Amino acid sequence: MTNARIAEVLDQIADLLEFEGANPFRVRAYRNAGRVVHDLPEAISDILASPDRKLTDIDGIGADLAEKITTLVGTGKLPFLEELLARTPESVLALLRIAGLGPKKAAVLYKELGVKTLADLKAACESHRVQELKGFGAKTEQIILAGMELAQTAADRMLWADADAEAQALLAHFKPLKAVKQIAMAGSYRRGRETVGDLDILVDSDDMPAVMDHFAKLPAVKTLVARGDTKMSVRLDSGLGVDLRVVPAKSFGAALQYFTGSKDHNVVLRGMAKDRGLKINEYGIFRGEKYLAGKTEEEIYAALDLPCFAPEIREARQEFAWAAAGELPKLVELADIRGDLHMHTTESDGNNTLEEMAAAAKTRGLKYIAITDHSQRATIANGLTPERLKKLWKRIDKFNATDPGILVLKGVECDILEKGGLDLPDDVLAEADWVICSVHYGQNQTRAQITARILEAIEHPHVAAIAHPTGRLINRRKPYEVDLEAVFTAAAKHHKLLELNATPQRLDLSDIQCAAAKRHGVKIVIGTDSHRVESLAQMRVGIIQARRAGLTKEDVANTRTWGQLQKLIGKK
DNA sequence: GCCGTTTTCGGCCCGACTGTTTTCAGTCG
Repeated sequence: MTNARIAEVLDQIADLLEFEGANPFRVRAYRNAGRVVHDLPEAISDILASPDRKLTDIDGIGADLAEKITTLVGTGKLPFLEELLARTPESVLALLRIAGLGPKKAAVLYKELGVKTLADLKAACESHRVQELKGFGAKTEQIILAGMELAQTAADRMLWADADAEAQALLAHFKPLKAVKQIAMAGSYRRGRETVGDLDILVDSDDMPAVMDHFAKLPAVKTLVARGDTKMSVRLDSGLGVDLRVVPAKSFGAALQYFTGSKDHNVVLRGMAKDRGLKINEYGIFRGEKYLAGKTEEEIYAALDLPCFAPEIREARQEFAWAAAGELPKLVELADIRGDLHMHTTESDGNNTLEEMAAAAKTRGLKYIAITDHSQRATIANGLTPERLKKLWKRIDKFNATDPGILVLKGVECDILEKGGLDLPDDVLAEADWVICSVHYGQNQTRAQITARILEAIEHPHVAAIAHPTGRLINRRKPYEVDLEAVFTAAAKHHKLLELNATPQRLDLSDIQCAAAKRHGVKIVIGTDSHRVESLAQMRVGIIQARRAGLTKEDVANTRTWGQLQKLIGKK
């Protein structure tokens, strides 16, 4: 059983307990354990199989949860969960997903009106039976109906790149306003999560009404959800929710820290403050009533003798342990990247020529790029035969001879065939500077079959990196099944790289998987899989992912010069 | 349900906003 599945069960128990009105701290314990298991760098089943390891050594897992997890993994079932489900039908959990409806109100609806499903709920609201209930009113009924409609129309969380476009537009809207002294985006957008639920804007201003009025004038605002003295919430046409908070200068850093989160990171931080007799809230850090600091995030962290963590790692995973040990990694930055090693041109399915791609890369300050058009098997992408490929490589040689100020590498994205083996003969691959290979066909084979194909490619002497090692698309269909631990082990042994391709919809490796690669000693190469010049900007998305995984410049291969990179892949 | 170098019991982050209320509970982040 995978960690993800175990985490799912723990989360479901938390939902059910919450619905039953259980002790909120007990609910939190289950939720916290679910998160810890999900983020754990190694498989729970491996720990259970090891005689000298204990689940209770994991932070957040005590005797009770260790026993439940052992039962779950051992038998595939959990009696406790079955008991809960016997009391509360699973369908009522859908009620908790409606904005404005929490566990208390949902439980009343279930008990008093027998509401078990979303359809029941809609009927109850429309027949006005809901407003009869104690603690409910006509307005509540409206809010529930609106929340149901929103749940239907609003898509899942927005992809980071799409949220980024909205965020930049919002910042531009506020730019001309004189009342704004400082402005920043916070929340999961700032932490660089793959998907963003809503946007949080923070403004430093003495004129709160002016800022709020200006916000309301934004054309993209569809509905005003709430407006108070310091906080305003709206929903945009795109379905994205935006929260605006206005704070004075002395609280700006405290508020930025607070609203950047994550929630779990803040819980740890506040606990540490409490141990020292301090209190942190969004207005600052206090001893009793006395304000100590809050103008900048650095001040807040410094008051607890902590470094100002990069937003990307504020997830209550490793960051506090790193800080305590003085081993906070210096995270990789966009400026560290010297080359983009995954790129397509008009020769296969790209939209720009190699000359255009090279010019765009040079403008971005890159020192080298690899043109990695598809190989012949990828017929749908106009993949190249050995003959066409050799012709393209000759063109690249000629281009480099013109001294263009950037080195273009002769590369290829070679398909890993369904039956195993590579799509191009060895003598052709031997002529390439840079060979990446990937699975495009036979993605619904078994986990063992796909893993075997990838492992064979890793062992191939001319292969430098595996692209799309998991087939992972964000918010879309499932990735293909692959034994990633086996892939990491083989890649480390043969000094091969794994590619983290970054597009708005694709991040081949999650941050957790990147961190696991690092533990295995596997280097990551970040690529953009660019099919047009504009796509080169996607490198920023890949960098954020690498940072969330705690990767440094040394963990990322294309921060090196081409000469250093050749040594790394054994070409020199 | 977890946790502990003042604790094995009694804590567990903290505040804003709304609706239904007459002082607060529920929800959200």
